[in-house]
Parts: sequence; structure tokens; C-alpha cells
Amino acid sequence: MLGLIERVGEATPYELKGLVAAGIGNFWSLQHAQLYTEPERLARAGYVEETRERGGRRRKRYKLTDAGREALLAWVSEPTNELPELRDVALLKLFFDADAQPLADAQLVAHREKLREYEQLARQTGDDPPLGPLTALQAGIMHEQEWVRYWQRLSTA
Amino acid sequence: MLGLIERVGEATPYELKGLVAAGIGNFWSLQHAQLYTEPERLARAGYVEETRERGGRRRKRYKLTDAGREALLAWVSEPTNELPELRDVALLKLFFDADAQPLADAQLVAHREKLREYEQLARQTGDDPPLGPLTALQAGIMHEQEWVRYWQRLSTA
DNA sequence: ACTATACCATCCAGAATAGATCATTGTCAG
DNA sequence: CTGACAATGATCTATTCTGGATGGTATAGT
Repeated sequence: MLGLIERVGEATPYELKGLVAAGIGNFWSLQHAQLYTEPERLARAGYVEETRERGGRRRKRYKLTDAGREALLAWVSEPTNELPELRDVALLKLFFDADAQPLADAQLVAHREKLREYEQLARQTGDDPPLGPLTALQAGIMHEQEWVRYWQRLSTA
Repeated sequence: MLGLIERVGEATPYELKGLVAAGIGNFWSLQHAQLYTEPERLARAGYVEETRERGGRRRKRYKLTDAGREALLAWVSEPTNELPELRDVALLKLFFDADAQPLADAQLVAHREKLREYEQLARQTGDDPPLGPLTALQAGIMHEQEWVRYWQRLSTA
């Protein structure tokens, strides 16, 4: 959250939703409701400042406080040896002896589409490179390629 | 849960814990407390039968009912186009412009170890092949290799 | 008999989840 | 201009999950 808000300077939960969908959501899944509750918590903790728009919907806009910026920086610059957590229903079914053929076919479709989406994204930002997001995206691409290969092998086997 | 219980015929939550750690936990993360609450739910729903050991600890043992076996079969044989969900703190930090070098080093250590663990596992079951688990394991291996390559590139760049 | 240690189970407060629902704004046909 | 319908945007609820603490029970060695 802090990172996202910092990127755009200031944001409403709804705007955050767009940002999440546009990138980060791919390797950190979260729930839209969280975009409303989490900033509240952060505000209480003093990491963000909440202001309400005056007109119409009176939406809440959040921006970082100094404490927030500091906490973000501290978090980012602390390396982690934590491994990724995965939740893959398809693999689970495979583990329990699902018929590989139809499963692989379904997964192929889904993963190929995801891959296209990533490549699309990569092309869009292609020349103007915000390094972090781009590097993360590359990880996504490589792994989707891997998945495609994997399920392909199972499909034709 | 149903799948695990079926594999071993009958199990206590604690035994399930071992099974989860030994494989499935790698692509379906869950909490040990769930191993106690979930079977209760399943029992209420009629998918498993609960019996208590008579001596000592009077542990609960669960085994599938016919309904449970049926539900499991139905679930397994239904292909899914659901994509895996990922939660990768390291990638998140990278996205937010973490210094790649130390992050990559930390991740390399962790992923290399995971890879070794997988390969170890693969060697153990090497000749007696329970197909499902083995295939799933292979996915794990390929992806860990991919991660190692990925972070390696970032580390030496 | 004693105590250290593994084994096993449960509990708790807070947070996340899925999805429904509610409210406001925009838009377009008539 | 007006109502209807879609798109936006926000909130609520019940249930489940999470992480960790805690608390029992068995076992083996001294």
C-alpha cells in the first residue's frame, strides 16, 4: 500500500485498485475490500494522511506521511529470504491423480492468455523503463512461459 | 484434505501435518490449525467419519465416507482454468525499486536450498512413481530452477 | 522418581476472504 | 429534460484464516 501510494503521490482506494490490477496484483494477490480497510489502519498508525474530497462522493484520498515514507524505505531496503507462496489448484488436482489431458488443456488456455497480457504490458512500457516494475514483470513472463511449456508437455504426452 | 486422507486411508490431524509438509504444502500453503478445524467441518458435512482412539491421547482419526470419496472424485475430475496465486515478498520489494544485489543474493540462497530439497525428494521416490505427486514435484523443480536463474541474473548484473 | 524433550491439540485476537449490497455519477434514448 | 440503465465507487457481513501462544501428554534417559 505504502509503495503504491508513494508511486502516484496520492490516491483513493479505487485508484489503488487500478494500480494493483495493472501490475502488483500478479505477484501479490489481494482483495479489493482490503484497499479500503488497510489505508484506514495505516492512517491510524500514522503512516498515511487521510483527506476527504469536498464535492460529490467525498472520497478519501491518502498520501504518505514522513513516517510512512520512512517505513516504506525501511521495508524496501531490507532484503528477504522468504520464499514465494503458491496456491495452484491445478497442481493440486494433478497431485491427486487428475486426468492430465483435460486439465493441461484448460491450464494452457489460461496461461497462454496471461502470458500474452504480460507481453502486452512489457511492450507498452517498453522504452520508458521504470526499472522495478519492469524487472518484476520479466519474472512473470518467464514463469508463464515455464507454465506453458509444462502444461504443453502434459497435454501432448 | 479429502485427497490426503484418501491417500493414507485414515489419519489424525497430526499425521496430515506431516503429509502436507512432505509435498502438498509447496503449492498449497496452509496453516497447521486448519488441519484440526477443517476435518471437523468435513465431518459435520458428512464427508469424513471421525473416530477417537481409545487409549492415551484419544486422538481423532478421520477416514473418508462414501460421500467424501465421491466429492473428492468429482473435484479431481473437474478441470480448472484457475490460475495460480502467487505471493512473493521479494518480487514486491523489487517492484518498489529495492536494491537488486542484496535481495537477489538472499533469494538465491533460499531458492537454491528449496531446489535441493525438491531434487532430494525426487531422488527418493525416483523408481517407485506415484504419478501425480511426481508430476507436481517436477513443476516445482522447474520453477525453482527458473527462480535461481532469475535471481542469479539480477545478482551478477 | 525427575526432568527434558518431543509430540499433539486447542485457543485467541485480529485480519483476510468472497461476495452481496448500497450509493453516487454518467449517459443516452425518447 | 427525464427517466432508465450502466458504470463507478464504497461499505458490510459471515465465515474462515493467520500467526502465534499456550497447554496438555507421552517417552526416554538419568
